[in-house]
Amino acid sequence: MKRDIHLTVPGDFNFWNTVWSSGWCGLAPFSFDEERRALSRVQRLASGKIVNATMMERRKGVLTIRVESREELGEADAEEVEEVVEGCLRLDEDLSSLYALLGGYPEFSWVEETCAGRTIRSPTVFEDVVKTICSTNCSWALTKAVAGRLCRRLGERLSEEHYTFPTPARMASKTEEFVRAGYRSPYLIELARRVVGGALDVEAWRDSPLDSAVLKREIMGIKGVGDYAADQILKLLGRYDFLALDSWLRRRFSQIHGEGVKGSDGEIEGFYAPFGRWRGLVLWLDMTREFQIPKGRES
DNA sequence: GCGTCCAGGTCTACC
DNA sequence: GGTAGACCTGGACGC
Repeated sequence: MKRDIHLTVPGDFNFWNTVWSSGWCGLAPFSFDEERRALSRVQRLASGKIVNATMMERRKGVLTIRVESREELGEADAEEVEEVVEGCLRLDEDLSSLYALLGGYPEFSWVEETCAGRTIRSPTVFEDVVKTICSTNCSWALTKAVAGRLCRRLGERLSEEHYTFPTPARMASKTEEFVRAGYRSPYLIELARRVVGGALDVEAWRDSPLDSAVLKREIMGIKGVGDYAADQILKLLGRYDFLALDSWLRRRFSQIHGEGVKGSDGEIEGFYAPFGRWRGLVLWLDMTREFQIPKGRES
């Protein structure tokens, strides 16, 4: 069964920039088609139906979501797909104060011109935390492999190629050998069991009233989440107070601003300090600038 | 084909 | 509080 949903998007939303702005688009159950400029995601709906939603911007301002399922989709299913897409693409995120701040920096004028700044996230904080843990101390290729394996082994099947992301309950019920995420396996299972048991409510973090530094300490209470991973999770929650410096960003910063000479974390912190609560996002935009799509090239 | 290194870090024991 | 060493995995690289 196929159904097309048409979703109106904000004027400052650049679909492919958002998809392409980080590696999250390549972690299962997300997948992308660069040639068609399409982003897909396999998702289990509240009704129990499993769908594959493929997003494309065929005309400016309107996102077409092609939803495929083995079953007939009702209005409630369609509305849920819309909500999932809006959440993943952060359509409700207000970047006006970032654009206003960067107005004082000509070298960043391209950010507003290209409607950059949004990055993909998962429908649940649980999924984002699991993927962040899987991204530590390994190559990106391995992160993709582990995410794909988690879906195939623990997720629900739509087709041979399409599986959902595992629920906390599914992950909590498995052994370390089954999860197969290396030394991270016990961390993932412990996280899932705490979530299932109600000891940890990671979904509440998106609306947490806590100060970012306080929330960061709470996030670091998860085993396998250290300084870098906590910063990265905060970014996925829409908080950019911290830089989430990893080896790739440090190397990249030295190439762009240090003429290849490695700078200290303190120097990098100082460089982006003027951008206040947006500094983590400004760092990311600065380091990924060449990957951003110039306005006018979007389809 | 095999061994080694290392990659988008974190934990723990020890000082 | 600071630091060294161990840790899964798999691709890249040298031999």
